[in-house]
Amino acid sequence: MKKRISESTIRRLSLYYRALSILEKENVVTVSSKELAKREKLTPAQVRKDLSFFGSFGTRGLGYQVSELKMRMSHILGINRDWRVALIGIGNIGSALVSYKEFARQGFHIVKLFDNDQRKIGSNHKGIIVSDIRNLETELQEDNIEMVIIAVPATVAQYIVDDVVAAGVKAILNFAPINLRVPPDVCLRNENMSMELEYLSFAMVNNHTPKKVI
Amino acid sequence: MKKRISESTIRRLSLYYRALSILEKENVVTVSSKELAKREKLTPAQVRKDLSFFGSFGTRGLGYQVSELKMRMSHILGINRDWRVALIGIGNIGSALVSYKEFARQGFHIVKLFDNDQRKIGSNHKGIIVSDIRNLETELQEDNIEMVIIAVPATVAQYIVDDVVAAGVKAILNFAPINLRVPPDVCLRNENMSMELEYLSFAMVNNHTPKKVI
DNA sequence: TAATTCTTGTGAAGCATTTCACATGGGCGC
DNA sequence: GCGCCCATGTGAAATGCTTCACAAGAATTA
Repeated sequence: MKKRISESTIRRLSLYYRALSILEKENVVTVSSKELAKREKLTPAQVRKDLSFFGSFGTRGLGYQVSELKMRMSHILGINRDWRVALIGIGNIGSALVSYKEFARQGFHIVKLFDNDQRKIGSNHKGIIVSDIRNLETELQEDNIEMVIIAVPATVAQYIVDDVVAAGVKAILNFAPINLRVPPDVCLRNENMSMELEYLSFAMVNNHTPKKVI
Repeated sequence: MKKRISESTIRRLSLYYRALSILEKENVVTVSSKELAKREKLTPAQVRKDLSFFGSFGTRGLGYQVSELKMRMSHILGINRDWRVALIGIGNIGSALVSYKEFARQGFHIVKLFDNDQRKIGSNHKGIIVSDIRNLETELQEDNIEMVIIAVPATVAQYIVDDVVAAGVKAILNFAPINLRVPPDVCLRNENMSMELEYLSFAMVNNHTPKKVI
């Protein structure tokens, strides 16, 4: 029974959750797969198939209850709770992410900051004191950090990630443009912003329009 | 003959380019598909297949010339030249992107900034004066902007993007967490950072490890 | 209550992408 | 110069994902 859920499906769950949040704000009570699909540039069949991996949440002839489906999605995605996140590297990107309200809104709370720069250590960012990277492993464990965002230069990212893994963290979001090695039980995601610009560049030069835009 | 290139292939081209840049710095002259694959957690067959869509760049029994293949990749990706980019929205994310050196390093030059906040208009960010968003359409055209990065709140993103499209821009990178409507000839990519955290969250809750980590 | 309408949930079909496996051919050592 | 070795390039097979199409079931109307 335990079917492997594809990466695409998981990413679309985020889209459904987002669309449902908007529908809820608009006081819409019920939504069909057709409307949900339209809101995120997908097909109705795709929506229904995705949801069917996790159960039957709709009512035939009627559609889905917005608030109920949103709740279900949040459970499936694991965002019906708060996550304790540490951010490593308080440079351009790091500073922006500390202030990025969207994360906290989804339950991802950055509660710990690290840097190696003496001028930054001890300083206050949005109420959080920057810790010394040398204490990374112990402080991650003491503060029960469950996720880490890496926003350090590519040259040092592997050393940092090794420490993070040693501390027992199993979920890492990496902004450094480099391929990091982690053990198979650690989930690593990469946010490669240049890659998206390169995609645009490719599209312009080759007259290419992407099929899906997730 | 003109086969449709898949999104995944294009994204992997970015990875190849990145790996080749590193190999070049390491003064490596020749690389096999096996080594290239290892460096980006792919399979040798995948590497060869991807490259084969664009031509035969290797030598049997030997592999690929690093510098030559890098040059070929840059041509295919369209990053063998400079791109004029405008950034709209000088908030947290926007400010970080202005200073993000990786973009310029790949030839993506942010040469224009826009905001609607009177306190920001006229101010100087990394040598660029922030323009009034009300002049968006004319200034995009006057300055021959080819790509736009949108870093404004989700609530206003659609209005902004409509103006950007009206100005004739065909490539847009969107950081606002909302699904934007654009005409079919405009290439839109979304950078949804919460989505990646939600993926991690899903993985943690469901004991799921992604197959590929692009 | 029966008929009608509407939308879900889902096997099966249709596509797309990835992996396999091997012929091909260039380099290098002898 | 010959033969061996090695890695490419590529059809074909295997796998995975998306779309189709329709039975089933719930609400609504007459």
